[in-house]
Amino acid sequence: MMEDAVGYRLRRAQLAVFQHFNESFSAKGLRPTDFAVLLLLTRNQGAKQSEVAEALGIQRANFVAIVDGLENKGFVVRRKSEVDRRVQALHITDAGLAYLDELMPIWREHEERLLAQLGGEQVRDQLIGLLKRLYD
Amino acid sequence: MMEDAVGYRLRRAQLAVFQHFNESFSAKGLRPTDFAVLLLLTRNQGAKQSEVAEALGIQRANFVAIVDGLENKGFVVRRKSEVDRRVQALHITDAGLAYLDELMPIWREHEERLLAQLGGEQVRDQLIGLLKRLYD
DNA sequence: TATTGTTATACTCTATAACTATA
DNA sequence: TATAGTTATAGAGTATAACAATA
Repeated sequence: MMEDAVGYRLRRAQLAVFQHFNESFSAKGLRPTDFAVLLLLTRNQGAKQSEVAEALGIQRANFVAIVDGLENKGFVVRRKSEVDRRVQALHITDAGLAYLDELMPIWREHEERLLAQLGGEQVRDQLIGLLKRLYD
Repeated sequence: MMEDAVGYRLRRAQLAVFQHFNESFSAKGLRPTDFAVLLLLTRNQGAKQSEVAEALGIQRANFVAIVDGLENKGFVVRRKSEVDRRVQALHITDAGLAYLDELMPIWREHEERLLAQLGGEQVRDQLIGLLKRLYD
């Protein structure tokens, strides 16, 4: 009965994966969300703060402290948009990029481990395809 | 880059599934964990409290309040084992079983929805197989 | 009026240490 | 000494309401 529960399996798998992620990165003082923000900004320099929050499924009110933390560390800067003075455009700094470079090997190792557990890229892509059906 | 992130996809999918679960059951005042405990006890009457906790990936310290809640509602009873007076054996009550009966249609509907999203039982079993590789 | 970012706050989940009663 | 259950507590993560500045 419970063996069929998709939600239950999802929870257990997600817990295991995040636990490993945290262990890998904890020495660097990084959280999954921080990493996701930095990575996202490399591809979307100047993105709106609320856009980034929504892309990551985080409410804007809770995202403020996350950006504060990254800004205090010097990895991100807020710049008021000149078009719309309400919005904060987020930019990753050189220090942020350097930090990300330092982190990428750990990130890749993490993903390689998952790849090995799953049994290859094809299987991983298959899994991702299935997961997307659950929330797209 | 982030598109390949298994952990990220897992998180989003798990969030979406749990959100729907909560919406379905919230009117009944039930949480995913409570439901899992009741369901598990139907197959394992008299299981040790710490065994149930571990089976669900919950630390025994945090499991106490969960059992308290179910016991206060009359769905579960704790009985001290006569073999080892340290352990609490958990039993689902008749009221618990009746409550579970009431809940099963909602549960089935929830799983049917996931099944439809995924595209059938074969696909679901495939997904569960892949998820198990990540934490077994 | 509506939206962006912000603050404050509360609630849940999770993690850790220490206690008790039993073994 | 070790284990099961418990208590207390602290830290994340998440959710909601209200406010200021701006549109």
